[in-house]
Amino acid sequence: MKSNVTMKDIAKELNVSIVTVSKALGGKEGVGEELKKKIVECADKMGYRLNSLARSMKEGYSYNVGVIVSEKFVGPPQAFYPLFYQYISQSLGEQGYSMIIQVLSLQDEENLVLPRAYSESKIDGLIVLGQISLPYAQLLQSCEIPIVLLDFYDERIDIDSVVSDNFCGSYEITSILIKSGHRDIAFIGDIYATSSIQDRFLGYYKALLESGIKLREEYIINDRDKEGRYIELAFPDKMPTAFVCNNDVVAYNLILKLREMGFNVPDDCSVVGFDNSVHSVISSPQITTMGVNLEEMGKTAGKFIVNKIRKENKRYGKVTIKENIYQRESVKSLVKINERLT
Amino acid sequence: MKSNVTMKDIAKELNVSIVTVSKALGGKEGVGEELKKKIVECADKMGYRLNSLARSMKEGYSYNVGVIVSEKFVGPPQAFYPLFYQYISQSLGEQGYSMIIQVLSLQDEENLVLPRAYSESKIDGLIVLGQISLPYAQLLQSCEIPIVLLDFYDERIDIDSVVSDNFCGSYEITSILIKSGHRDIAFIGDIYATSSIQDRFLGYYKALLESGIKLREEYIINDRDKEGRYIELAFPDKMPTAFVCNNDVVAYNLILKLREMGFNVPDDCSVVGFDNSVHSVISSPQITTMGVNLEEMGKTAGKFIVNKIRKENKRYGKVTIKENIYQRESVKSLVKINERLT
DNA sequence: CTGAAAGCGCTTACAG
DNA sequence: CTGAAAGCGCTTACAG
Repeated sequence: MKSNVTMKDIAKELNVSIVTVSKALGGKEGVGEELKKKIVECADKMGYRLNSLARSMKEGYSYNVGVIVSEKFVGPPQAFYPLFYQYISQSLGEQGYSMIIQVLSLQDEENLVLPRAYSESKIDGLIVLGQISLPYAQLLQSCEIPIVLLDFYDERIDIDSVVSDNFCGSYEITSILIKSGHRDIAFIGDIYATSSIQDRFLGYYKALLESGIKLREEYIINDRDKEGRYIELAFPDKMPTAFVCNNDVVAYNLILKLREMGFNVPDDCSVVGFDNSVHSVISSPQITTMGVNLEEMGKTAGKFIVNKIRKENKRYGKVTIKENIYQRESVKSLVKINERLT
Repeated sequence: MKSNVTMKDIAKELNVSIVTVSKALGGKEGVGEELKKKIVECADKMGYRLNSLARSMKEGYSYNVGVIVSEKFVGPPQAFYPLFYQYISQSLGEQGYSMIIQVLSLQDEENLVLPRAYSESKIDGLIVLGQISLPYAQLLQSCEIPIVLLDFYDERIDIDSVVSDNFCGSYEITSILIKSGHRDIAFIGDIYATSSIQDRFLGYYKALLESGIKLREEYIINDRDKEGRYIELAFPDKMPTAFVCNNDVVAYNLILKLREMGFNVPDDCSVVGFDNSVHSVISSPQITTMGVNLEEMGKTAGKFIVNKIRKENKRYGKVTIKENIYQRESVKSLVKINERLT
């Protein structure tokens, strides 16, 4: 048992009723200014802390939001999911909510055991971070609790989700190359491999189209075999002046390869990547890249879930968040300064 | 208002008292086996969820632990702090606790504003992840709530803490080199720079001492100037066969440098690092390194805080956790296989 | 084994 | 403006 100061203690101290204390501390109508001030001061002096549990009992809301992440994402230090937590937390905090994080064990996911925070009614809403098995997602959906999926989406379930926009991001970074005067731009990646690589390819294509640059087949350079292993790149006869790589690892290796071949980056060729992973920072030169906008995504998910809690029928659907550009050193502008001015 | 199933509903359904339902569901003494089973089944069927808030009200415990981290650690993708969360969460989960994470804003840290989770009585204990300003730590200490510091320690305050053991880790990895037959082992790092580098140097020294290897001054190679910028390494005339680097970045660059100089790693020289950072993985060859044992540290902090909540006077002091070795490819054994057998 | 009563700390109508 | 009463959902003694 904690020996905490309660409203009762303050009421006794000041010879007023508990109701009045509650109103004063809660900023509600119906207390004289002077008395209110006295109560607030007294509470402060006595080290009073609100017992939000008691309030929650009355209201039926815990003012907590749960974030669950599958155990399969726990571990590898390259993982970026944990970076979301802090942004979600900040967003929730601003809205008066706290964040409860729970790792969903592989067994619980498999056996469809609901997260404890939920079964103990500790949370008013749930953010699911990253992919989760379809049956589990369906289980969650059947619970009468607002849910937002973060960085994950499945057509077979109809839950609001916040995802990154690969297509847009690729379009943007390719456009930057074009604006920098590049017209011979290759795309490196297996455009049949995953839907996100496909989207990145299509964003690249859109940027070309928009600038009237023809898509050349030999400028679509495959980087992996059917098993997903990276392969030697087959460069076209006429070297492009810029490469859009489907991720930073590929960009990193490309830069090494180009150097071997006698091409310097960015002086001879420009290179851009995706993901803003450590490879982009560790590379020399550092790689200009598009990366998931963690902050924007986390804060959006935080806002959505709180809004959903407040208005139970609120729907958002699948919301895409633009990626962030990280301008570094691997792109050279072919446009002369005086040309730019004209 | 949620329209949740409560014990009252179950009681009505089964024509028993709420007390009996509470006992049955709580696994307490004093209910007939048969009735108990019936109640549990009924609760299941009706989709009953415990309202832990109500329980907490009675008991005075929230069964939540807060984790706060200063905003100054939020952002850089190299940060490893977020990786702690999942381990802490797992540890707390096993003990029946949930984890509430809160980022402490720079303003709140500066203005000594207590974390909301605390001032709203949402948590029974607090884990502080990473360094926090001394005044703030003192403020927290003055609160009547159990606290554990994680990866941070300050002599001026007397709060239980869980930190990584640089000294031991360095001793261990150096010993491994020695066991592999190396005797000419250099240490690379500015031994006056930080206390953790100092500890790593001393661990290295201890391993030498233990094996009767003399510490040679020219084998302590400084790697940075007074402003902390990395400098050219001054290699000794007689090249060592192994290098203990004070971190992975240094090890990474050393390997490149050695290659330039015509030394191959690990065939001509072995190299080990510290931190298990991405540099150790990205390097070619990958670097054998000692790294913070995130899992062990997180779980230890989780256990400590719960124990402290349960027994209010429990003290641990400063607890060091051994680092983990990550054996990779940058060490060559000089011991022949048949020698090993003898 | 079963259950009526009291209480955890607060808030929300509703009276005065 | 001030406050007595009821209630949020549960648990803990204590009777029967």
